[in-house]
Amino acid sequence: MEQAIQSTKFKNETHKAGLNILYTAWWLKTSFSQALKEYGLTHEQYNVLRILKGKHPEQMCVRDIACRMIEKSSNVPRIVDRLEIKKLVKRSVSSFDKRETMIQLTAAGLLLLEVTTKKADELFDIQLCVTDEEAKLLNELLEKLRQKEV
Amino acid sequence: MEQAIQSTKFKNETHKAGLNILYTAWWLKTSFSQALKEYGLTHEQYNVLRILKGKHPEQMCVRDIACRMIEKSSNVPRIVDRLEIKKLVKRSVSSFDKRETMIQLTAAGLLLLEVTTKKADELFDIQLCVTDEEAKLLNELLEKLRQKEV
DNA sequence: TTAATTTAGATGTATATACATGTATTGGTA
DNA sequence: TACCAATACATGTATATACATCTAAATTAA
Repeated sequence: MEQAIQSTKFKNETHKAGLNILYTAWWLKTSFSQALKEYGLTHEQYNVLRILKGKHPEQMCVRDIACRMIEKSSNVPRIVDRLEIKKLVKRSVSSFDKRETMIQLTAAGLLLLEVTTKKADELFDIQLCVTDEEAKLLNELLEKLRQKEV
Repeated sequence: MEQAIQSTKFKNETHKAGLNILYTAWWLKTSFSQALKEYGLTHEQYNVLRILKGKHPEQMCVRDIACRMIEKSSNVPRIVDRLEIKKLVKRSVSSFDKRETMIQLTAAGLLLLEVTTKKADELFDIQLCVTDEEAKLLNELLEKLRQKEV
């Protein structure tokens, strides 16, 4: 990381860990986006599809999708716009509550997701060079680090 | 994290770690941006100022700034545009190589950076709840995780 | 039942990200 | 020297992020 951001002096190890997390996330997101590119999907579009898959063939409202996104400030209606243009999802007004827009995967969306999920999972397995045990420790450390979460 | 993204089942610990890193980075970036907001700076604008500080009072060319950014795909000329409008940096053509644009902190930029750096460092110290030892371990794990870096 | 408040999501704006292209300058090569 | 490739950066485009505002529908209160 020192090499990546051309910096060797950090205030302390915690400060360095903060930058390291930001850098690692960027690195991971970049490889991920790269892998999805040949399918014409962005990282965020993939995430929405993946979330929809969790309930498929049931529909989900925009709000439910949003609260499952990793980046909470994602603008889900706009991401859905793009998926709808590509016929990967279908919008409909909820009959239960007319304010809600229900989103459902199309057959094309489901198919594309299956292929890309395989690719994405492979990427995670190949790219992330930690053992199961180390990953567990990493998860614990990250949870502890974020304990002041609001 | 499971609560944050409403998901409890992951393919394996490594997969979970990947999402955990992405989520933690988002969380960190958000608190960071929040803290900078009252100074009218974005996260990225702050980063450029901080990088310039490292060489101050010397100037730096756009390329040198870019390769020190955490997010390598940052569009530095555009970020500099915004800093220049706010009179926090000054652009000039390099006399050494007329293709290069040299960037230098102004007195206002230096002052603002000093105040915001204090805030940012405080945030890191308060927000990141790990000991020095844990941070060290976290750094090692992240470096290992990224060993397939290109 | 009407009015006020809340909620869902669409839409607008500024900035950033990711990447492609354009322009000027430089350095290498015939 | 003249030409060509490479480099530095500016600029254009599509999408995303972060946040504000708007509209319609539902809920609550008067």
